[in-house]
Amino acid sequence: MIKAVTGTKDILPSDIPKWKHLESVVQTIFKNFNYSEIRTPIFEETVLFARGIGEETDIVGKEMYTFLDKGQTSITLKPEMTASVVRAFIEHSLASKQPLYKLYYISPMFRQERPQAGRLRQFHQFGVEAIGSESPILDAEIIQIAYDILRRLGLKDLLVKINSLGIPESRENYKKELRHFLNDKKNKLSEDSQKRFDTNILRVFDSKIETDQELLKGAPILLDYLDEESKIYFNIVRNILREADIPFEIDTKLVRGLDYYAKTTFEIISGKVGSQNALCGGGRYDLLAEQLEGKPTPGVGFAAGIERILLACENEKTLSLPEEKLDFYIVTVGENLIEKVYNAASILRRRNFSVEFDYLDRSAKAQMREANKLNARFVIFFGGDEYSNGYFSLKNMQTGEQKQFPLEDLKTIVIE
RNA sequence: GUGAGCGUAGCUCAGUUGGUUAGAGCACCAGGUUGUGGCCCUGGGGGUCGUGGGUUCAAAUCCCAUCGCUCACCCCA
Repeated sequence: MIKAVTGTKDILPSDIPKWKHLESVVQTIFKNFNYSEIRTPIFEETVLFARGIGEETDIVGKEMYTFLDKGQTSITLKPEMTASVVRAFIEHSLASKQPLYKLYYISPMFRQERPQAGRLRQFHQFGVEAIGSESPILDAEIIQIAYDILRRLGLKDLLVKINSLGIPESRENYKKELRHFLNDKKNKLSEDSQKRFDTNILRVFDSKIETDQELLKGAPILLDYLDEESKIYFNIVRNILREADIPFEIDTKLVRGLDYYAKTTFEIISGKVGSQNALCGGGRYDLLAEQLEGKPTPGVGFAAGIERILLACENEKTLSLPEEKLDFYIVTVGENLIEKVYNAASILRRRNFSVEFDYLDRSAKAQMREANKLNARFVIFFGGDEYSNGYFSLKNMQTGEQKQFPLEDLKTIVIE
């Protein structure tokens, strides 16, 4: 049997209602905050991600779906959206059309990792990118958007974590201090952490190994090394969040894995999913546009994992979706009236009613069972008797009441 | 890339120390009402027990390999 590729999932008809519900909540809130949708291609030239996300990151280093096309160009299925959006922003000179763009997207992403709970190779994200302003209000705003969406989906077991990485200069100072602090303990660190000591020392904090965390006790704290401007900036973000009633926790170890972040970073985690507990994450990336050879343009954004959010919703049992209803089910039996039934259905369908009937030549009882399963509000009986006498029977499935009407009434009938 | 666990009907699972035609519930189809649902009853279809090899008189059951899935590490949405 040919199966879906490892780490990919079919979204079956029975899954669709919850996806539609999530999408509708997401779109409502983006509209409330006046964000406009952007759609970019599913693949890009590999260099975009290599330069935008950073050569040293795991995503670029070992997780991308990369291949050569027939023109020998290296192509990569997008592993995230920020680089693509900024690329489109630069390519179409959007900055010259209006100074600030508030954009959102919903799109599949691809990363070649080992699948586990909450982690797929093709997964879906929604997210925003606000490009063109360095106001801390936007940092707070996007955190609120993410938080509000999750709350509106009914999630409660949430933790908002925020941090500030400062500007590159202050971060460099801090790294120097941290390196100094860890230097004589270096050979006691785990192998991974020793590697990080050299490549990206901040990420030593991410280690889950106890001995590493022991060694980190008493380490200098990033927030203490922020430059004055970044400190004030971070204070404003926190104040706005407090006024918006968004509970948060400062996590000085929250260093996101993508190279382009500066100043604010944040993450919202759920206690109801597996170990992949980040439902969304993001931050400010004021230097990214330059890295992609655009004019210096500040930006801030987040991405949220749809499959993880739906998993959290299922585990918190937050989704009570309205049942799909069908307006009419037409039951026929005996005489071969299928074409007449089809015509009757057409009349109603063109009047915008949802209508179904039996294509499988099943018994009247089976048809009624089907009507019931489909939550039909009304059943139309249309058999030999009715047809030869020019009428149909209409049964209200809720009350069980049944009446007869002339066939002509199909063109005018109104329900409820 | 590393580690652990699990593969029996479409789905969730049972299958005793290896023993003869492999079961249940749900779902599906039909009948119980010669044209009428939800409950109930009866019957039916559907499985080379993941695959390949081995041990044995005999393997779903024991051994090996392989593939797949799941979870965790890593990393992240």
